[in-house]
Amino acid sequence: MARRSEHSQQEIRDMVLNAAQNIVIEEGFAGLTVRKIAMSIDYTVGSIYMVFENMADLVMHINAKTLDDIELALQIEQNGGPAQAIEQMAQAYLEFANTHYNRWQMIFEYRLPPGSSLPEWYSEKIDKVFSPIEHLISQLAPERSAEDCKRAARALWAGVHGICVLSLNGSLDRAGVNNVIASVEILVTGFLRGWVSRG
Amino acid sequence: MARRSEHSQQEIRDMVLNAAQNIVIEEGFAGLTVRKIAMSIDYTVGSIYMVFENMADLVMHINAKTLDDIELALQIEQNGGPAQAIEQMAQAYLEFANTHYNRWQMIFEYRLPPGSSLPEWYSEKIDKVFSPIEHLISQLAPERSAEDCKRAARALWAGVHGICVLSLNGSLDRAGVNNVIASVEILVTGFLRGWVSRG
DNA sequence: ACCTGAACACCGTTCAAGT
DNA sequence: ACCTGAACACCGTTCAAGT
Repeated sequence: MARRSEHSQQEIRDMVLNAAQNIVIEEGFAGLTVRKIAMSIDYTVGSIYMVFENMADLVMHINAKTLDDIELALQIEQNGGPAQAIEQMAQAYLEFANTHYNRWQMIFEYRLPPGSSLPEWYSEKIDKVFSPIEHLISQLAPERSAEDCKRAARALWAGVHGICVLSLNGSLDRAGVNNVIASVEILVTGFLRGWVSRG
Repeated sequence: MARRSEHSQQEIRDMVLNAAQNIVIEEGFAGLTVRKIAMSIDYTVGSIYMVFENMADLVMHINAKTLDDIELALQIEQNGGPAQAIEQMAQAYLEFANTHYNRWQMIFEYRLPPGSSLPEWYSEKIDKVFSPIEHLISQLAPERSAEDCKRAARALWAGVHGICVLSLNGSLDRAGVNNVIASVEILVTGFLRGWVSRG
């Protein structure tokens, strides 16, 4: 067959990324296969390897898009104090996890092959998601060191994340999302109360 | 070939479980295949399906064993107050996650097929892991309702879990385990300080 | 009755061959 | 140069056939 460049390499890359994302949204990471992607963009399996190194490479780029979307979702307008903003961001994170469950989940589900580590550009995206929270945390306790704030922000966010993980996958509670909202609220307000109080 | 019962069905079941666990320990969930299990116990693939329904069933039983071991690892002797005990348990959980990474990870990595939900006996094991923490949490604030304590315990533990997840898989920080210990400490003491303080 | 192992319907990845 | 599609080395699961 060998059709001649109906699409540029860049176009094919975008088509692959887009098709892959849709499969993840509908069927989750487990449902993502090269053959399905190829079928849905009307190319053959080999073509995917023209524009991505392999599945791992493709997955990283799907996740990158998701991280961008998470960063956007956390950009709430601040109409209260820092504590309230953090609480709102935590709930926004939960809502993102809930409404984009499969994509969100894939970020943490995918294990990179042993020996390799996260690419630099990917780590930077993660930092970008965290930085607004660090900023707010430091506003709440200006007397603490920047490193303390960074640690606190990551500890708290990991905590929020943990609630999302255990709740949404059913390990924490059989109850619905309402309870998860309450759990996030409990953790965040509890932690922040401890954080601002004098040690 | 068809060898005649050298082992009872129960013995084969134990052998499969044991071999599977070792493969998970050494290669992680991704490295676990029926063929490898069969090879290592010197039976053929078909035999595994005599003693387990399918891979999902086998995975649940490996995880059950891990949950039992986590429950044991959290049974620390209490030589301080409840807050200190919770802190110790959190660190014990982190250490378990660190030293039995692949087994621990598999509990949360495995997604049960859509439509089905966790078996009752499995949910009970999860409850059993949580209950000592709930007990300690309620000791710290006896005036709060049992339901509040339960929620607080699960929120906090999910938080601790979140730190373990994001740290050990490298998403939180490139730093070593020392920082994770600090993060757990920050989250737990911060939360507990907020929890005992008057609302 | 216990166990085998070939068969089936899948994977990700590669690469000689076609246009 | 771009793209194909057969081939390779794997998966989980089933089940007729052997002992």
